[in-house]
Amino acid sequence: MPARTISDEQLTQELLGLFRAGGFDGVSLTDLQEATGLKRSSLYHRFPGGKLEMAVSVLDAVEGQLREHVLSLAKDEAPLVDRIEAIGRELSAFYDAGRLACLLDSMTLGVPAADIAARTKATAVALVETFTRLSVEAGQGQADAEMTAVDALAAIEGALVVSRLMGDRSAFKRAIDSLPTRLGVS
Amino acid sequence: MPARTISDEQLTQELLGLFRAGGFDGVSLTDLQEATGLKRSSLYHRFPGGKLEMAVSVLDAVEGQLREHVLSLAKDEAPLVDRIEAIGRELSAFYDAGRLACLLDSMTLGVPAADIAARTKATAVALVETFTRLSVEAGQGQADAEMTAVDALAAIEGALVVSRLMGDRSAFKRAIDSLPTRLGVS
DNA sequence: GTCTATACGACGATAGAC
DNA sequence: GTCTATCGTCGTATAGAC
Repeated sequence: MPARTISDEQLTQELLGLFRAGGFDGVSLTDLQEATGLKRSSLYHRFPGGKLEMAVSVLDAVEGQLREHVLSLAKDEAPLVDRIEAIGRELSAFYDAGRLACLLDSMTLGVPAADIAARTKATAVALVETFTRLSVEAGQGQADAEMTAVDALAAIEGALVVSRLMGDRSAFKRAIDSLPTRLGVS
Repeated sequence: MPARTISDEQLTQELLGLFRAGGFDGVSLTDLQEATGLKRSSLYHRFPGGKLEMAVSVLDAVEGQLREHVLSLAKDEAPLVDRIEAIGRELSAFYDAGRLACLLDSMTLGVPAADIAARTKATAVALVETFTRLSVEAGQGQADAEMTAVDALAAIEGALVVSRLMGDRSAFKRAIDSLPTRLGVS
C-alpha cells in the first residue's frame, strides 16, 4: 500500500479552508486539487462520493474538533468564568480572530444538500446546548438560558459577517469578550 | 420600441430573490432565466455586462430601497423610539421576519469581484452610520455609538444566519425588538 | 495511491433572425 | 426587445495505466 502524500488530517484542513471561504458552490474541484496537491482522480479515490462527500467530511471533522477542543472545556473543573473565557479563546483561534468565515454560514447558502443541512444544524445545536448549560450553571432559568445561548451564537456569526463586510475585526473581539456576560456571569 | 415583458423593478426583485438566497456563484443564468421568464440573450440585452452587472444592479437597487424606505425614517419628526421601531419593522419586512437571507452575507462569500465588495461595504456602512446617528441622538458618545451600531448590525446578520441554520425565527425577532435598547434608548 | 486522459453536461456569453 | 441557436470553457465525474 503506497504511502499517502497528504494525511487525512491535512487534507481535511485544506478542504475546510476552501469551503469555509467560498461555500459549496463557490469551490471547484480545480480549486481543491490546487490546494491539496492531489489530482481530481486522487481526490475521488479518497472521497468516492465526490465533492459532496468532501463537504460532509469537512463538516464532520469540524464538529468533532469543536466537541473535542472547545465544547469539552465546558466540563472542566475550573471556575465558570474561566471555562467560558477558555472557550472564547478557542473560538477566536478557530476563526483567526474574525478573519475566517464560518463554515456553517457559507455551507448553508442556496439549497444545501440534505446531508449538509443536517450536519450544519447539528453543529449549531451542539454549540447552543453547551452555551445553554453554561448559562444555566450561571444561574439563569432554562428558557432564558436557551435564548441567551442562541443570541450568543448569533452575535459571533454576525460579527464574522460584519468583519468580512467592513474589514473591522473589533466586533468579533467584542462578541467573544462579552461571552461570559451574555451567558449570565455577572 | 417593443414593450418590455417584465419591468425593471420586477426584474430586479426576481434577481434579488435568487442572489440573496444563493450568492453569486450559487445562481446560474439558467436559474435567472427561469425566475424572470426571460431568455439568456434577453437578460444580456438588459444587462450587457452579464451576471456581474445583474448582481451589481441588484446591490445598487437594494441600497437605494434601503436609503429611501428604511434609513430615511431616522430623520422623521417622530420621537426617537418610534423612529427606531419603525426602522425595525421595515427591516423585519425586508427579511420576511428572518426567513430571507441577507444579500450582504451571501454576496461576499468567496473572492467577490471588486464592484461587489465595494457596494456591499457601502451598504453596510450606510446602515452603521444611521444606527450611529440614532445612538448619538439617544445620548451615547460618538465612540460608544459607533460600537453599538456595528453590534446592532451584527446582531441582525447573526440572527439571520442562525435562523437559516436552526429554523428558529425567534432570534431574529429579538434582534429587531432589542434595537432601541441596543442603540441606547432607555 | 496517484497519475494522464477523457467523457459529457452545464456554465457564461454571443450572433443573428424576427 | 425577445427569441433560437451556438460557441468555447469549465464543471463534475470516470477509466485505466503505473
